[in-house]
Amino acid sequence: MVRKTKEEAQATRCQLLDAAQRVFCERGVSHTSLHEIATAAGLTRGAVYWHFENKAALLAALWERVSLPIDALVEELEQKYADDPLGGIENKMLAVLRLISENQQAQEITSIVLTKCEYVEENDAVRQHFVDMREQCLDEVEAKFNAAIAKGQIPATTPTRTAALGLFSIFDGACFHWLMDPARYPLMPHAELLVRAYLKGLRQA
Amino acid sequence: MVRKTKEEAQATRCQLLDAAQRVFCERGVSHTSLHEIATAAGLTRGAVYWHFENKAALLAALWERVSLPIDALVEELEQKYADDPLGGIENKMLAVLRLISENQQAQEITSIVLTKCEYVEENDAVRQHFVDMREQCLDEVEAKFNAAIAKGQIPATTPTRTAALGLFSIFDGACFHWLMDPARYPLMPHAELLVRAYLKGLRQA
DNA sequence: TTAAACATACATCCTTGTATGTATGTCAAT
DNA sequence: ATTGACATACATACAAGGATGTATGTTTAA
Repeated sequence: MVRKTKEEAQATRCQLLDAAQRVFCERGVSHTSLHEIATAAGLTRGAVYWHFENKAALLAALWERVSLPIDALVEELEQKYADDPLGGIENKMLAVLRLISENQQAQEITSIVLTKCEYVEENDAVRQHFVDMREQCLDEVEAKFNAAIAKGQIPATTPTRTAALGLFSIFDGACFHWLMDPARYPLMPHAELLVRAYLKGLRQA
Repeated sequence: MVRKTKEEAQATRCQLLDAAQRVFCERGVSHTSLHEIATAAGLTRGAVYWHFENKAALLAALWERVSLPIDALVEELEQKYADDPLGGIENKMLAVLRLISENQQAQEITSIVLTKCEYVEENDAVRQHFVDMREQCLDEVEAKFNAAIAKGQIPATTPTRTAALGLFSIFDGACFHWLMDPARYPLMPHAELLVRAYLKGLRQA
């Protein structure tokens, strides 16, 4: 059983990613060997090394895989709230948070990135990806805040860059704090209060 | 050079903790061997195993070491703001954040706990300590919020438990997001806006 | 036939835990 | 005040188990 067709090869690559995601989430990134991932996928380390350079590359691939659905989700919401920048920000944030709280795939990735991964030199690619993605979103959110100023939704003196940074801090914090003990409380009602209170506070800054 | 006096033994224990903190912060918890820690402290693994059961216990000891100064800082601020619960909450939060942004010791520990440690079974003691500590603080902050309701600072309908949880999420998020790329922006002005906007938002909930 | 898509085998390097060695502080007994 | 005995505070040595990367098979699609 070797030399599959290209589609089959892509399927095994996907299997490897799925297995890696499960095992990373259970045992942590640096505690899981490539052997564990391979056997969890019903394969051997040869398959892993064929599709990925090493563990760090595998982790990076995992991260990229989840970016697309989230971008799509955000893009979909972009259409509504065209004339309500602040409402758009709020609903996009809550939509992504809701996705994380409901979709296991999204939840596992978030869990890995926030609580099962050490950001050291070896994983710098993932850290960079994290920072860059945030940076890109940051520009969009900042533009939204500027639009909100233009619409009179928030004071003109609002430091929009800092306000946008704060929103992402809230996002990461809500997820991190929840993931440290998910059984203790549900994410969503808590995150909703958080985001709404923050945005409401910005209106009177 | 063996069999030091008790004070000297405590000093070497402290050296080991210092070294562990440095190396954990640089290379991540699970990527650092006990050998690295020992040599960084100018000792051998024998010393490490004498003072600590294993790496996880060493990490837990690191965490406990930082709890005391923070408790003291918070306790000191408790005296002021006796009749201004909301102001007390705000200033305590900002004081701890300021400590983290200025004090290297505090910053390193925070960095380790938030971005250089994988929360898997092996490190469950640290995770538990994190959750318990938050839980304890949570009770205090919740009581403050209740006091704030009594003083009319926030609406009586405010879900104080959730509001307190949100504050800790903000705290963790501000630190985490900053530590993912500390060079990009300074923690404090950003965190100040965050905390103040959130609390201001709570006043009109 | 060639090269893709893996599996298998091999060598190397670490790391951990423990076991043992060893020198010295501590303390009771004289 | 000495002197032993014992425990302390480490250093050193040892055994075992992985984990990684690479090299080499092996089968089959193209």
